[in-house]
Amino acid sequence: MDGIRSIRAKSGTNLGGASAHNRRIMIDALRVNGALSRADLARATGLTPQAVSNIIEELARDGLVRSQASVRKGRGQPATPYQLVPEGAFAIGLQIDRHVTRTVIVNLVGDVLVQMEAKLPPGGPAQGVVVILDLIRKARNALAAQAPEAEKRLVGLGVAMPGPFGINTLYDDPWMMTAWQNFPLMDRIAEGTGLEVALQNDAAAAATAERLLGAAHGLDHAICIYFGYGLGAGLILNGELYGGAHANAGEIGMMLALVPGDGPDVEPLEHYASMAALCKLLDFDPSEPELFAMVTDAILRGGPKLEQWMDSVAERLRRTVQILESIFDPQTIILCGGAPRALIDRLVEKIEPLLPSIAERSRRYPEARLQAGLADPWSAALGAAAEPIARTFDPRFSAILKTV
Amino acid sequence: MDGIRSIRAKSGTNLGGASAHNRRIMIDALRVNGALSRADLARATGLTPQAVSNIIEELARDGLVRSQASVRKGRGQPATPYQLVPEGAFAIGLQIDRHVTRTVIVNLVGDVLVQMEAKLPPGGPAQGVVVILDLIRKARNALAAQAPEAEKRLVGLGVAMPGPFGINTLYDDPWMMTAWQNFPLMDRIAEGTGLEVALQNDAAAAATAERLLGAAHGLDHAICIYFGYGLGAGLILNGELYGGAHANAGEIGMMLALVPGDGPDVEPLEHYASMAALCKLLDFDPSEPELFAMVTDAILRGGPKLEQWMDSVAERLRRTVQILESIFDPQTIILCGGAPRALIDRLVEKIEPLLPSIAERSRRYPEARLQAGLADPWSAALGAAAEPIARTFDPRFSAILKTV
DNA sequence: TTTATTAAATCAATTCGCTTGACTTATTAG
DNA sequence: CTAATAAGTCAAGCGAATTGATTTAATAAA
Repeated sequence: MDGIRSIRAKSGTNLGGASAHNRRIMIDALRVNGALSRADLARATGLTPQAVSNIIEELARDGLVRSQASVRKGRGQPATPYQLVPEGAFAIGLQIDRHVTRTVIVNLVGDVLVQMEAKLPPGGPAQGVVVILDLIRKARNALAAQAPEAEKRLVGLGVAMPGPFGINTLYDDPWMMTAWQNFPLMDRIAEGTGLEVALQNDAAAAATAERLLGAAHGLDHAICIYFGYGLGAGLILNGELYGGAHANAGEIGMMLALVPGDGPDVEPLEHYASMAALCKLLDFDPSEPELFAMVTDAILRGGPKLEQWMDSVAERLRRTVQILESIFDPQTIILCGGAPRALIDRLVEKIEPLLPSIAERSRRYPEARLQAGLADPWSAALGAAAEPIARTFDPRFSAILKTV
Repeated sequence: MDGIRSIRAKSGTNLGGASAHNRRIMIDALRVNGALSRADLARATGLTPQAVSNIIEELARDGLVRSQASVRKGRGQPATPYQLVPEGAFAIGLQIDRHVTRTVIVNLVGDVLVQMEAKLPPGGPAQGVVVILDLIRKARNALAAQAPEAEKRLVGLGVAMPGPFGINTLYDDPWMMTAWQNFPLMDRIAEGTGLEVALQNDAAAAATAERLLGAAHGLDHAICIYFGYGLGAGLILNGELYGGAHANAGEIGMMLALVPGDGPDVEPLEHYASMAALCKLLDFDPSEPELFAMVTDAILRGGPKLEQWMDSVAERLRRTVQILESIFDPQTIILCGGAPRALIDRLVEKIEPLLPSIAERSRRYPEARLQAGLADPWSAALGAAAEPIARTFDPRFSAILKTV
């Protein structure tokens, strides 16, 4: 009695897979480089001009690319550049945070068309999902008013939520949104919207946003530290977001990493370095709608308590950066956040000078070792919206393979 | 004056790329699952039985797979299982360490056929390369004596060396092999052997070995901590070795990670946790041929000095494991090494119990959070030999794409 | 002005590995 | 002995990229 011996194997592929990949790299090339002619695309991708011609024609038929006026550049027939059509696709992003939910709708090139938020009722997910579905409905109506054709071109809905997912609780609420994680939220949203739904933690979503239209645009190896209510990192490795074995990779907020002076009872990193920690310090209510303005204000005012906190956070992040550089050898590290611009910028300033690491090379990229990224309350929602776009149009190994 | 604007794009693919991928997944499936019938392979890979049949036939013609006796398993025509042919391919591995160079030759399934070492002269790479080429020549002769056909089936030569590569020196020799890294070693070896040569750091090589035939066999997400003369990690992410932007990913020995009691002047991790550190402690000469036996002996004898060192190393590694788990969310972490078995096993024992992390989940894999891997002086050389095999036969994204 | 050169882009035929659907073979259950 | 089930093959078809020749449109050189 052998039982069902499950065979582990990777998936095969065929002409269809190859073709799908080639469509994706065209779109990717146009996104990264701006408008390109068919000849440019052929040279850059290694495909024949004829193959590129066919693919571009098909993409144009599908309304994803369009030609610009032809340009003369020396001898030879002038080239006709093609660009992405912003209205070629749309996606909805949804951020679910502890006290608030936000939704944005973006188009293929990442322009934000709709942006709405709602307070989450304290009753937990059962009541929360009603608010969420209502918010999405309103956002879709607003989209329809701007672009009647857009509804047909919605490629999906991305959800960003604080992680980690599906693990034993390490410590208690309000740090973890345990009740939300045990609720069949994705099913309910998929059912309520009729869209394909995918879940990410908010750091991963922010990294997706940085890659689509931020500081990581066109980079293949970047680490995005997301400083929000909690602390996480989005890992862009080989041009793709890395999720780990259970989609919890990048949970650096859970690291028990020390700075000089810490004892064995050190708490997880995000207990020191996060908006939650700052709110506790300043005695601000995290659900306060004007929180960002209040924090910005406090930073501009300064004061020893805040400066001291920022110094200590900078010290922790400086060591975190050194650890991440040693482990990943990335092109750059980006500090972004669901946090006020002023805070992120001050922290980047204070983290410098960085500790010595393998990132210290004589011929560095144009990219600095550490830079500031997107920083506003909407960045996780924006990243959530970027996810369906990336999933549908970005070149990925898994997109080539057959679905077994 | 536009100059040469370089266009960044991913590479396209075609039928040939798809076909190459399908060959690779067949080999991978046979390696991971043992012998499989064509029907099994078709189900597991999602390809049609006819496609599998054609591919298997071709692989058999190439001498990479062979059929076994058919087996009856219930109703229906009995299945004919296919297995990898060990003599289908061979590869050479070369480890260059501070005081010694080692070479091994393995076959397609990782059996070690030849194993030789030589002392490196103190004069540096110019003299070293002569010794190295001589050693490789002897090894190939030994291989020819065992298997006359093998020479034709050599797929490449992998080199493992302590990293990091091509960065500003953080601290001085003998930790870094600066002189070696500035020498055109790969070119000289390629020229001297007529083989394709690839370079990895020794931690990456060890991880390749663990994946091919060790504790990471068949796993897609594993971190191998390599405890050798230095300290590094090999990162297996999505079933592939991750190298980072400049092939220096995994240099955890460079981490400035603290344990309770450390001050701001903490040294890189490998100054505490490495064979080099142990040799310093015990006043052993690292170039001593009997080093492993001496260390094993010392461990069996015990003594407060050694126990204290092991405790402190275990404490550092315990925290490193927690950091790696938080960052990667892997299936398992493997402690392996160019170090005596006894040392690795004692360290794994002493590292337990692990610190709380996101790896603490109720339904864990069969795999433990931390386990011991290969541990002998040959593991880096073995991994170096596994690299050409993996590069030639493992499914990888880049293997599908055209070379631009 | 004319002609040669260069480059973009297309046309038409070909290629090649996977798919499709019908068929053969070998075994067990009833 | 027959029906059911599964492995595996045969032969034709398909589809996206390739190949090689051709067209178009510009500049450089004569």
